[in-house]
Amino acid sequence: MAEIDGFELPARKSEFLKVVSLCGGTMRTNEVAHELNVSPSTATKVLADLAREGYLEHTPYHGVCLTAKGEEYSRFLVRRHRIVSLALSRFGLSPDEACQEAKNLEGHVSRALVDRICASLGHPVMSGCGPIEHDGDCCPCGR
Amino acid sequence: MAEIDGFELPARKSEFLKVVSLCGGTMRTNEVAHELNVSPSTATKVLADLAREGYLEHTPYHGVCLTAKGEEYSRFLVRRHRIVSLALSRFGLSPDEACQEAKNLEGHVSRALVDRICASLGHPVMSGCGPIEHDGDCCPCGR
DNA sequence: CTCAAATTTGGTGTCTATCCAAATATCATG
DNA sequence: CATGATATTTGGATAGACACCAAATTTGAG
Repeated sequence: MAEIDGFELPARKSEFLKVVSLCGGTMRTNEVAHELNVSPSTATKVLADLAREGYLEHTPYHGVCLTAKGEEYSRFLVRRHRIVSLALSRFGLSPDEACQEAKNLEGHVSRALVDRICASLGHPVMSGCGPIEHDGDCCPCGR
Repeated sequence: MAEIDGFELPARKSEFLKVVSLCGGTMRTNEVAHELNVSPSTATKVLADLAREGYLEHTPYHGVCLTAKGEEYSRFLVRRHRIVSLALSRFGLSPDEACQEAKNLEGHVSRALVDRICASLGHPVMSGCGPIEHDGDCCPCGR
């Protein structure tokens, strides 16, 4: 059902979804705006978009929360970030540096590449940015 | 003089410059268009842009050639591609796979990161995509 | 000199990303 | 419950990236 290839959303939009996920799955527009340093109106529009696309449920004037689709996709986004970050740390970057550089890159890393790196690293359970989740859908490359 | 940070040009525009470089530094509009699968008018516009920005010299109706600035920058672009590709091959990707995935990514990899990876790999001289150049400006991280 | 091929121009369109000002809604409190 | 401060949304705008088409122009071979 997944079929995630990693490019379903533009990089920037993905960041919005990831923030919602990392902040617990439920957020107010203003929180998102502050977290991502954009104006509230920008946040409204992007969140409304993500809702229209089925990743979030949006209750106007109250906030958003992840849908099942949004949860699944943000699990991928978080895992991608952490795998990329971990991969970069293999080249000598500190956790902070790796995390920072990963933010530039991750939006352009395919799901297939994430899986390959993940497998190559032996399906690690921890990254400098937090734990790495593995489940059937998320990491079909063999656990 | 360089001060290349890797984000001087949008990813796609960089591809045009890289193609010119890899094809010998001199090209006709149609060659570029075919190489990158865009219409001739698109190629004209992008090449004119790169000329306006000082990377190419454009003789209308005749073609483009790299300027000194364009040569320097495309040296970086080619090196970035090869370093990224080599880095990916470290995770088990074949040369072709690495090259392909590198194309998605490289436009979002900072110069600083290229240098870090390059150093971490021991300033390699060869990648699956061809030789890796090192010179003072290109790889100031210590040869 | 003429005409086909190459190139450029000018006009459009889509998508991403963002902002501001104005309108609207919510909610705590008096 | 009325109201105002705060949060949110709307509507309108801008800007950059990327790309196309049709029409005009230029080049160069014959």
